[in-house]
Amino acid sequence: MNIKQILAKKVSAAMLAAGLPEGTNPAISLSNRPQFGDYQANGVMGAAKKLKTNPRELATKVVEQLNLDGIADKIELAGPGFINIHLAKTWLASQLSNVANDEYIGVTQRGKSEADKKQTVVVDYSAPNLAKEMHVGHLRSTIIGDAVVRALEFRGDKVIRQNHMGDWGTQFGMLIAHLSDKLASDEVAETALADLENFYREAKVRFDEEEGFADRARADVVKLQSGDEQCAKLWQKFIDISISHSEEIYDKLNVSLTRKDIMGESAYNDDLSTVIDELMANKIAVEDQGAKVVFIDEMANKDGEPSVFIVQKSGGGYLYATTDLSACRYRSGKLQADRIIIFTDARQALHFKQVEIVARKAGFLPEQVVYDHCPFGMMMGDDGKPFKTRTGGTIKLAELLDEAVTRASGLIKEKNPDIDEVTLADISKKVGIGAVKFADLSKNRTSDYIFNWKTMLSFEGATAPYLQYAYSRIQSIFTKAEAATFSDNIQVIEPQEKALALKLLQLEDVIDAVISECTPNLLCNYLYELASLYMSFYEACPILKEGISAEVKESRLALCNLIAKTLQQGLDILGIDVMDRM
RNA sequence: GCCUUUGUAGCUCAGCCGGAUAGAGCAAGCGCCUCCUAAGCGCUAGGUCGGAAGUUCGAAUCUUCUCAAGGGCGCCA
Repeated sequence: MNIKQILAKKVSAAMLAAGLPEGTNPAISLSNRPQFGDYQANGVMGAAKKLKTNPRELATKVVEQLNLDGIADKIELAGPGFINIHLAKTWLASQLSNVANDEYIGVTQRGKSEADKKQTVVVDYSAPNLAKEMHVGHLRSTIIGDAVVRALEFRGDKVIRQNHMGDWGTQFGMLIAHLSDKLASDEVAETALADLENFYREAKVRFDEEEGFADRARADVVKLQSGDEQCAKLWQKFIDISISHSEEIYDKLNVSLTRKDIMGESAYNDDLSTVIDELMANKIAVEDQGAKVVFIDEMANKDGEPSVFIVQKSGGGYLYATTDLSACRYRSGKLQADRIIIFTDARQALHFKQVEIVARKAGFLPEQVVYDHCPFGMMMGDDGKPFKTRTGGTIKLAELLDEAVTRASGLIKEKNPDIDEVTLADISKKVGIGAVKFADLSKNRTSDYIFNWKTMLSFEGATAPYLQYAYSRIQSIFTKAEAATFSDNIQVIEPQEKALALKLLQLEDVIDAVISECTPNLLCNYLYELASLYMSFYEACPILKEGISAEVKESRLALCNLIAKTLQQGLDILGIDVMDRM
């Protein structure tokens, strides 16, 4: 169910009948003013420009050919060639009833038609560095990626999650050397690694200052990478504990990543030499200053100097470039991906551009496989400079989440003094975590953003609690309505009802935009607007009050039910829970 | 130096593959709880869309230049 597509089809047909060339974009969009109808088709003006004809006359012809019987009750021609479409309330009502009875609330499942095939999509997201604890900077990749993943699944695609964890860098030599000493002095690994941040700091201090430690650390990396059993055991221990730290965060965040989605850097280790061999054999990589590099002419600067991409260090070591090339091959080959999506911060944009070019040249990434690097902005402090705490550190993600839950708890207690502890804890978690996630997800992916406790933990205005509150209000009505029956026969009468009808029928359109652009903020905006329209409806259109006819009451209850379903489903895609009471 | 991202209301941000009078939230001001949860609703105020030129019937959106900030650019990831 996609109004835009339905109208586009109709207008396209009319354009063709009016003599316009095939494939002319009808340019359907939402009208930005009520007097311009619900939707407008702006494509005629662009077409007229190309054909060098009068847009107004052309639009008249198109309108003459346009058949929207039963769908629209008014089609107007305005301005230089706008076609304004006023949808019929009866049509909206019948569409709503269809959607209300649909398991996927009107979102077409992929695979229903040849033009809308089910795809295998590999999504690489979160990817924390296991040497350290997750901090607020890891929030974005994790929750944006997860939202896109769930949107893809809801639409019916096959999604393969890939948590490309940083488990194989040089710093692991230092960490296992330090861990080895701790264990030698009878400390238990779990205790030693309870605070990863401290552990890392201790190891770093020893690496920088302690005689001989740095050499041991370097030796351990070599031993580890050449398969030394003792080092591998220590490494495994470290990784296991560090992963469980991440899992705790995923659990708190309501993120769908599990252990089976982990495909860390180390997993590609055995393939790296093959990658280099192939690049060399195909003369894609060459030796330069002792290292193996690819000169990328496609990315040359103005002076014709190619961009340089190092795939193997002069000492023979591999880099993340090598790993990412190997990952390309694994994902398109073994996982049979139609599309690969990678969420990392914007600093890696150049790197992934290079990876794609080289991988395509080397045949690791067939032409038909889509490769989308989705960058997101940096987190800034209040001063607009890269974010640091007063002490120059980072804020742990766990700390932020706990703070959010605590604050939510305080507010809920204030509003519901008699609430029991179990319910309080449950609601606090849902509200607090939801607020943090929504604050981040509702922002445009690409721009940098200012980290601010206040906006991050706000429960007023365009926030998750607002949406959750809308949902709770609906549930409260159902509780009050008790056994009240409602059919799925929804009437669209009041302007608030019409606005809601239009919004509810736009879900598929929004989901598709989220999927194609990897921008969950569009879904956030949509859900906020839906909730906001509901709040207005709630004020203007009574349901259970005196004097409301059974017919109207049942219709409104059905509308409420559909809104609740949509809110719940939409929030579920964002990984935000709803509750009946708050 | 080269490449790249960003600049919209006091603050945080939408809108950006051209469309009609640039939208929210917060903060400010004014109203609304005998009435389905006031974490709410209604209203007011707030803008040379960083600046300049260009393309166009039409520009926040496209192009060029420019200013400011962030990021990246041969052996970290």
